[in-house]
Amino acid sequence: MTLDERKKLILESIIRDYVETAEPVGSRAVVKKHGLKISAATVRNEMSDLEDMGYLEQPYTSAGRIPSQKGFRYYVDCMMEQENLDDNETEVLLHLLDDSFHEVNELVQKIGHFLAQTTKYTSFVIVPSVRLSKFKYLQLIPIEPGKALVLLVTDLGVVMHRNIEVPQSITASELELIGHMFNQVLAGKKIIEIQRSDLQQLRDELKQRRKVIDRALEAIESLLDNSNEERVIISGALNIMNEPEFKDVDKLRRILAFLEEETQLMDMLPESLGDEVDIRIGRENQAEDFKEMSLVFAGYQTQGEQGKMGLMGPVRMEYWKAVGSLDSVREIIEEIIRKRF
Amino acid sequence: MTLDERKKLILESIIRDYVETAEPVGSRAVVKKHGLKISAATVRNEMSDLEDMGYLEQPYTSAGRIPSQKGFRYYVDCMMEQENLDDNETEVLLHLLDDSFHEVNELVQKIGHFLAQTTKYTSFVIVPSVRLSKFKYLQLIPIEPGKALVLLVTDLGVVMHRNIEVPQSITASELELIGHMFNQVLAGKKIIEIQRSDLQQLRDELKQRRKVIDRALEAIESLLDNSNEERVIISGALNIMNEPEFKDVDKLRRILAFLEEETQLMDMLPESLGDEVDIRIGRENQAEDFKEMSLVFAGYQTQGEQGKMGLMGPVRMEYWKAVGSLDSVREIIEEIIRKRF
DNA sequence: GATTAGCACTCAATGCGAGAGAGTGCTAAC
DNA sequence: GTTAGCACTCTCTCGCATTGAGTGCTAATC
Repeated sequence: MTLDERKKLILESIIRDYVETAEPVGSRAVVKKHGLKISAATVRNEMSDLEDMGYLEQPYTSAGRIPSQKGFRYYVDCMMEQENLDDNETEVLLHLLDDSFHEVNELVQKIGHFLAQTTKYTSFVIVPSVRLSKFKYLQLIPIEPGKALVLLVTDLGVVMHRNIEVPQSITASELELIGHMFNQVLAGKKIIEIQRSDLQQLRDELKQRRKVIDRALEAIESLLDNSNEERVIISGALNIMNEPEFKDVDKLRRILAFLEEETQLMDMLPESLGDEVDIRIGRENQAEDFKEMSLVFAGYQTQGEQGKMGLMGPVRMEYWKAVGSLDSVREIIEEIIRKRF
Repeated sequence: MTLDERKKLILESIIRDYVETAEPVGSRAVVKKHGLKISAATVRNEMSDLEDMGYLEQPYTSAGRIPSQKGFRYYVDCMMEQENLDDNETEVLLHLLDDSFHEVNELVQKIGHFLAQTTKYTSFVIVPSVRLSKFKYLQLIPIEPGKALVLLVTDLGVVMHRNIEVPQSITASELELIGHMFNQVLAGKKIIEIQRSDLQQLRDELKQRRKVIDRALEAIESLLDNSNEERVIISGALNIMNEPEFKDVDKLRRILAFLEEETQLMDMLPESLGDEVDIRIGRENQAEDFKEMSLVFAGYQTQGEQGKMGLMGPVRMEYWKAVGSLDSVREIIEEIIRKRF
């Protein structure tokens, strides 16, 4: 269904106004705001049409109109032009990332912070799991008599470690040898591919140092389990409190509680994302507590796997800004990841 | 100033009631609740006295009384008996900590979570900086041509690491040797004592591998800088939303924003804590945004330094429970840290 | 046929006043 | 010193009238 130009203009005008003020928009306001050459009465007729079509709704008889979720959907699909980061904002982001960061996690933290700050919405960034990273390096390091450190490094430079207990009697060179054998078996495998069978093979090969091996294997298994988890970093959750639609403490609590459960957020996102920035408006979200929120999200590519990031706000959201920001940020961080890792 | 028994009884009765209901307490309610043998009129006279003394206040003429902050202070100082964790709760905590945890950070996370959950307040736990830990072990690990990992372990088992770039030509045994020399210079020193002069000494001793050394030293310096930071872990911030005094979104925002700035919280606490659980009621807190909140906090000893933990809630707080919980938890975790690290 | 001016109508929001209810403070009796 | 009784105070709630923004309809106009 396509709208004629005047209806589009009116719809856009109402959306812009409503997004800004959170108040129903009246016919006179539409005329004034855009300096239209038509009268309020004409606008009223058009608004009535738009309401019949489902793009607008009235909170109550004889109030102004507000865009329906369908109206927002039409707008973002057919009319919206995204608004990328301006030079100033880009500058800020680049400067932020210029400061030394030593891990992907730090990078992601900063990105999330930036997104939340520039858009005034709540941001999330998901660090991809290391499942698809490759095993690169393992070492058993004697720390003190009876204690050693299992150190595991992936090809993306992610370092994982865990303390284990070992017999007092074991020597540094023995530990080194054991580490060496681990390396041989596991070298170059994708983390996700490291099977229990590989670990069993090691168990068999190194019978004489059973205890150390067992402890080390336990440590590795536990590290691998952990590594399956994607990490979610949420920033600017309190921005939600600025939105008048959440001045009700109860609604607010539901949303914030929802955000605390990071898995719930992840469950709402598709497994894998394309190149487009994606939008979920209000009831399009599955989660009950999120039916009054909108979600704008995009993927970003690391070498191995896809990370995800996005912005959350009320349905009455500046989609143009959210989409543009994500698009710009994606480009910038993909560039950085390509260079640095 | 000491109160006679009957006044104490009435004050306590009002505090208990008010803490539970958040409503002003009337004279009849006091009589009923405690099945007192005196009439409401008598209680009224006593309440009037208590108000004159500053322990009670009236929201408006002819409403019931609520305890003043001074009233709470008197109560916690002179009358309160702390209420430690019961067997059930202790069980839960021990069970929670029985599950494997691999780092002090994980331990602390769980403690914070537990405190928030059992008390329904907001908890914080501060992990002491590793400044007073001793340097235990350092190794340079070749990861791939041109890249190495600087690994630093303290006596508390805290592992820090950082990637550095090294010349392509360097061999594993050279790296090992360099690491060895680092160890000799730094061995057993407290992190805080490692001076630039030590690092300079290393720089001099290892002239021929200038580049590697410089990189490694930079990495170490940056790790040490980081390690000066105390980490604050806050749990159950949303519990604040359940308190009727914060049903106003604006107040709520101020509090939550305050909590987001972790340093602000740390600034409110004394440098070092004694054995007692400490209480700050309402206006006793310096921070402007915290004048309607109370803070209950205690220190816990690790080998090296003192950690801190506490609970935050409205002035109308179950201090007996908060103090008791912290006291119990402190005992338990000090025991665990003694055993495990 | 589309547009517009005019006007009656609707409904949330605001303000006001009466009534209810909880609780006090005072007085006088015990 | 304690208590019963009672007038008084103040909040809270409800209903009702008022206000004002904004609509929908009708009839006139372009």
